[in-house]
Amino acid sequence: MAKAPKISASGEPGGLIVHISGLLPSLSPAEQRVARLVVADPADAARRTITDLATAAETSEATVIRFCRSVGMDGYPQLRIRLAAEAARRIEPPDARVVGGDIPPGADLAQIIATIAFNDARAVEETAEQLDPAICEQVVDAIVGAGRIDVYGAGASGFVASDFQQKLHRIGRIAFYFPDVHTALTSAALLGRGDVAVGISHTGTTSDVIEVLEQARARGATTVVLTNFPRSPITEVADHVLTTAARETTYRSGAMASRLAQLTVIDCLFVGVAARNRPRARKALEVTAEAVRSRRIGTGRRRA
Amino acid sequence: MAKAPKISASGEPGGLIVHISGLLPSLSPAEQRVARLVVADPADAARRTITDLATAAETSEATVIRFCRSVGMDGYPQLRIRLAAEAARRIEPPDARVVGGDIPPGADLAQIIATIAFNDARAVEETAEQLDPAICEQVVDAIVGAGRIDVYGAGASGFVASDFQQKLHRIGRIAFYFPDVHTALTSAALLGRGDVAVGISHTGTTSDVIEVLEQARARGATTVVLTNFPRSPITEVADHVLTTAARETTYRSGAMASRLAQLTVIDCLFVGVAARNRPRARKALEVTAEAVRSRRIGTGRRRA
DNA sequence: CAGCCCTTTGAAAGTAAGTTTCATCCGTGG
DNA sequence: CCACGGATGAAACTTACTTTCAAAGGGCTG
Repeated sequence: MAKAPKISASGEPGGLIVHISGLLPSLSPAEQRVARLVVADPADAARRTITDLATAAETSEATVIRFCRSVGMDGYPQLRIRLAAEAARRIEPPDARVVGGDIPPGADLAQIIATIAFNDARAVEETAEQLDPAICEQVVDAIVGAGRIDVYGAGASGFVASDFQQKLHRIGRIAFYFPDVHTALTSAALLGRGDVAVGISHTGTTSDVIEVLEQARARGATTVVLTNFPRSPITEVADHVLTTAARETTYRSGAMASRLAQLTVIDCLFVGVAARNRPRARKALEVTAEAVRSRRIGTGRRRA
Repeated sequence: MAKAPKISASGEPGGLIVHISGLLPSLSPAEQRVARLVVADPADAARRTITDLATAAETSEATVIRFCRSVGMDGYPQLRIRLAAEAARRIEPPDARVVGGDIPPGADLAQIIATIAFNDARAVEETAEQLDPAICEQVVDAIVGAGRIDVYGAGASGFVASDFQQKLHRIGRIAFYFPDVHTALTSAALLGRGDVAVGISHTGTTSDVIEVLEQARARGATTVVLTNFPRSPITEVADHVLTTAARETTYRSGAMASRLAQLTVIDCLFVGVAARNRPRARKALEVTAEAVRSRRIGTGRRRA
């Protein structure tokens, strides 16, 4: 393997575990088995010797080493150290809660609520931790300087895309969102240098969004991608890649935690953009808020 | 050395570092040199190999091993792991987080990210804490038993409403969402006993949503409200009131944390409903996921 | 559909790290 | 002055980690 992309070589700002789970789908089967063991119990993995871990993952030591390299470590000892550090930092999970796991069949509503909230909150926190401010800055720069911003997303990510469009619009940026691929493609074809195209896809494999970004990029627009998987196909058409850190579980196919994580990133970008021109953005927000005031009853004052 | 003191063999409750500095005077000179290095910079020591550390302490590997045993470790790798964990624990976040407050004008992106994530995560957690499982249960009952579910929401809450509709739809419930008041009113007029109308409004003052719920209620439908303010006007037309716990701040007029809180509640309801008929819901989710598979490229694995 | 190429994988060889053994050194007390 | 015992490092040894390589599988192309 001559290429060894080594995503985020030096430091994953936030969590190594988070980083690994993001990379998980891009790993080979045998490496995935190792990754799952590591993610499931980092502290335990740190205690094991490489041979031990290899056996537990039903593979060879060589594969474990390959796994280490795949996630950006130099070798096994380094991984061990990092895992130990990581495990120590995180507060041991309140055991009642199913961390990143599925919701048990017999769960009552209170348990469901606790589990969901826990995972949602985690997704938000971990996403923020691993978010690279430098990349955000670049994206903010691009958006601030853009003549026009197109936001693309399908399915659940479509809501997020739409939300971002609306936010940008509210602070006076020219932004569009298209629920329909054809219209989106048409729009992308009209983008040019200096414009920005933002593509949102949790899995990073949504061909519609990829195609549209491809088109946008071909026209000279700056492309920004928001995905959970740093090595997914969509990142190939991206100038800037922002990642979320949600670990969806079986029942959560409805993409629950991922939306929240995506929204958090969107919020950061939004505030970043707004902060660049504070008075104007604030004014715009006030004006737009005023515009919907007539649609509110009770003049805003809360009733006793 | 037949005796091998092995102080506190199994576990030093508090800090390993503290433990070592306590033992320091009782160690032999060469071991003391090692100990001093370790105490001075545990993280650095954890990174070194035994040979490296021995050299740095101007002694031999054998002495380092002796030192490990003296402080109760089995060997050097174990010491390394423990040191890494220890070091990680003591470096705690600087916490320049602005709790619930506005984002300071001069804030850099890293601060912005930390602040937003913190507030978002809090909103999610606090919402879950104050969410009443009993009321959720009633709402779930109503939805499970409903012939039809209408979800209403305007502006930012509209996204959430739409998201809920889509989720319910995906597990085979008959649900609708209308971006437009007129259509919504029409639909509400067609609801009847046993049907459910869900209204989402952060402020609880959105007259459009209130009117629609009023209409729905008049027709005999069960009305559910999701708002941040338990005494806002909208609650007057509600059979069941669910509340979020988001504290929006000035700049966050774009309704940032509130959306996340709302989504969390929606997720809870969704899972609650899905859990009532697990096999069918799971099947439905699988089928719908399959339906969009053709729109995904790659099998998720690695890049081209 | 055969053949090629690329990827993945584990066995085995090779290297480095960690551990044990043992001889030496040095200070102490008889 | 010699015997003794702890402290120490060199070297032998063991285990852990890393690299290499060949085989097997899978998919793409002609």
